[in-house]
Amino acid sequence: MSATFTFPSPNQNHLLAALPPGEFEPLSAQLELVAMPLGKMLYGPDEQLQHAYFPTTSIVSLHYIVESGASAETASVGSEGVVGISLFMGGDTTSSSAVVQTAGHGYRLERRLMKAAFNVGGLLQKILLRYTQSLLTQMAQTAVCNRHHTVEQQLCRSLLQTLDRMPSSELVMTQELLASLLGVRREGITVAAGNLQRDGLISYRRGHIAVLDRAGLEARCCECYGVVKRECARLLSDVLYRQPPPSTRR
Amino acid sequence: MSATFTFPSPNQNHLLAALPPGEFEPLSAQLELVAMPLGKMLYGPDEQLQHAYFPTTSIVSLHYIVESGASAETASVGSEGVVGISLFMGGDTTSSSAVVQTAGHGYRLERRLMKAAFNVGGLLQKILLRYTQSLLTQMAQTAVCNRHHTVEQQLCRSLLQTLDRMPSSELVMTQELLASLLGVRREGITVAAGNLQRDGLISYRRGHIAVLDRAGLEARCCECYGVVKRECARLLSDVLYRQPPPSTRR
DNA sequence: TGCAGTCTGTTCGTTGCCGAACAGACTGGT
DNA sequence: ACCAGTCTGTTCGGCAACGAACAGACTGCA
Repeated sequence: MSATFTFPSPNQNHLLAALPPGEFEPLSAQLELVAMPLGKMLYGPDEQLQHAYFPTTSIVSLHYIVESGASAETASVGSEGVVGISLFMGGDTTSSSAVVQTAGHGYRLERRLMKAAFNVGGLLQKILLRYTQSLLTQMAQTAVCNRHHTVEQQLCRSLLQTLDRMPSSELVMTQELLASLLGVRREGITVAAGNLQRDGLISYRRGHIAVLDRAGLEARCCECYGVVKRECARLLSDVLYRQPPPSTRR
Repeated sequence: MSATFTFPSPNQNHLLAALPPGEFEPLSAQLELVAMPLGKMLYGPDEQLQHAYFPTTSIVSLHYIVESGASAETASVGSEGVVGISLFMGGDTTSSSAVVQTAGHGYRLERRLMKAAFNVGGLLQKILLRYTQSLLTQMAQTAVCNRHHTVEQQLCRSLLQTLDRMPSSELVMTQELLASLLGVRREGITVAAGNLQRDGLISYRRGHIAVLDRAGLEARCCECYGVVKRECARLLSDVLYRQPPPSTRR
């Protein structure tokens, strides 16, 4: 590939990028760049979190595993957010797990440092609270979507949400993975994806999905995608006053 | 009825009851006792919240109404919590609605006063953040439950959660209401409730459900009930250091 | 006492998804 | 170039929940 590779910078995470220099500088020394390979579990159920993660190019899925072994995603986190809410909200553990759904990079902040940074107050605290609120919206909408919408609609939603966090329109995910994210059978995804491909909205081959007609996907999607997107934009618009400067290198 | 009626006191709300006197006193003058009749909408979607509500004897349902008209509960709030998270988390509105599901009383705090009280910091802030975290757990578990568990399991969960917040084992709720909470058809509830009655776990008549065998309900329930209950207890146990004193009158 | 309104019980066909099982197809490593 | 491992396509029966429609039963108000 000939695309110029920009080395990940903390500024690629929207929350970090929104901090004024006075708050960002002391934090930046504590942030640690880490690779986030597909499938890596950042934390499991009831497990003491060691770090908070600020994804830059990766996507993390928050999900819960039922006693029967089935699972379901409750929310996902990309460069617009942070994984490890419970470190500053309190409790230090969750009943859910966090697993990397799309490989990439991210910055992590050690547990105590995360807590300390939050307790300083300032804009960071405000941003983190806003983000938590947007996470609430996402989870609530997932609950509703699971109840009322079809697998095809949910597939569209999932694809669009992933697409929003990817630089290209090529997603690397197997149907197996998509099925486990949505908490449905793999065959269900095969059928739904087959329909979308037949209608020219996507095209895929073994673990790669190319979105051909984004508007078409949105049309076939349920309202949930739009609701979450608008709400997140609204919640964070007046705190994220700074766009991530594209040329800032570390 | 011969039961002595204890006038609601702010201490009947667990969050308020947990505050040390120094924090509670200034707040108590700002709290306003309000009746919360069945069906009252505390706020609707994208509507500016005017108050935060601390239920004492009432139960409030947070839910979302889909474009098709169907709805689904994402979480419910009783005396263990507060309605109006977004006042202190930021954003001031939500895409969901809050409706009184079980009539009773509660205390409300005006919008600005709520924000101010949160921003003071102190134990109140810590408690509210912990509670928000427990709400996240509840929503996540609802999402999972909607995906994987049967109507009967979810009915048991809903009954148990309501029961935990009621003084007696007699719930006042119609099948119609239960159906709209769970986001399923009324007939589905009729059948499921019929089964539970046949097996001697509950008995009901026109809007009244008496729980006869609590352990039996738990056995037929999905894991979600227990997960949420344990997690909420854990999250709030070390901040709610004071039990609500039973004899405190206003 | 009657009646309207609401709540509950039951039916029937339909549908979306599950569970299991298997065949073909692609990919990467040796 | 092969082969093991993984991913995808397709089949089948089965079931839980849906949607619509209606009959009976209870309650509270007039």
